[in-house]
Amino acid sequence: MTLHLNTPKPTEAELEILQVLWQYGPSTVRFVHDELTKSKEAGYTTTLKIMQLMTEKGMLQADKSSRSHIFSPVLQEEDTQQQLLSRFLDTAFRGSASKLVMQALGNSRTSKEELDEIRNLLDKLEGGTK
Amino acid sequence: MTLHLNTPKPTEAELEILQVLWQYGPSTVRFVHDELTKSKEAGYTTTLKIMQLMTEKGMLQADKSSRSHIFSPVLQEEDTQQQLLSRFLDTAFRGSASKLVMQALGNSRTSKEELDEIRNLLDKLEGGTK
DNA sequence: TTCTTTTTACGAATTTTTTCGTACTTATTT
DNA sequence: AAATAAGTACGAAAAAATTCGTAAAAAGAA
Repeated sequence: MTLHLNTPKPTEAELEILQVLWQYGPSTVRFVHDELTKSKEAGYTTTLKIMQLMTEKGMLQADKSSRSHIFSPVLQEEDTQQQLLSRFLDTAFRGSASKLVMQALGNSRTSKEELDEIRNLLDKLEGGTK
Repeated sequence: MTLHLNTPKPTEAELEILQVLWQYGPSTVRFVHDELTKSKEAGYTTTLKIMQLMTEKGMLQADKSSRSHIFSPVLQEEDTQQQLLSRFLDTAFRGSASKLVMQALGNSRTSKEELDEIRNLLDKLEGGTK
């Protein structure tokens, strides 16, 4: 059972930061910033500021024991993805999960292994008609 | 083949309006606004303004021949969804379509018919290994 | 120690998105 | 026709999100 008191609505910039943290684990501003600037321009203090705001909002947790603070996400990637997905499903696909799935599969080259994994899930879902 | 000169990045508010237009077809501001206010507060001129801005941006087309202008989306729902989806896939699921699909299916009750439809698509995808 | 680099703190400017008041125009009702 | 209602145009305020300059503190190098 997960807590739901606050609906975490990370902004675009916040999400980019979360991605780095989820992918590489707890990191300093420096590390996150260097990752981000591999794909886009950004000032160091901009990244810093956003991460500080995220901490205020409770999205990140900061370990300030050493000089370079180390930030980690408070929520797991999957939890946040679930939130985002459910919102996205409503706003972009008017709630139709199957439409979303069809489009996602149709327009992205997914490996045979992944397709099989999905097929397994389908089996499980249809099996337990509940 | 679709045009890609402009990446249409509808905002939250714009998307809500597009949803109404896609669902009900070309409509007046009044109609759209009444639809929107079924689920949330909003001033009439707010809706009007946003639809006018959308028209300026080229997202909507306005038929001004009668007094109450009639607005229609320039892009089809599917095209915009594709855009949004591909962006969402990257920012929220770091590009992993299968993860997104699994989460979408796992957490939304999808009907047997829809699941079968998806299964068909899987067959087609794995069939033509291309 | 002194100089340089790295980092956080703070505040403000900028940009983007959303909201809405007011004036004007056109239609409808009385 | 006069009054009322329903619509658009316009401009600006408010809110949200992003960016960044500058100062101060801490660490490291010379």
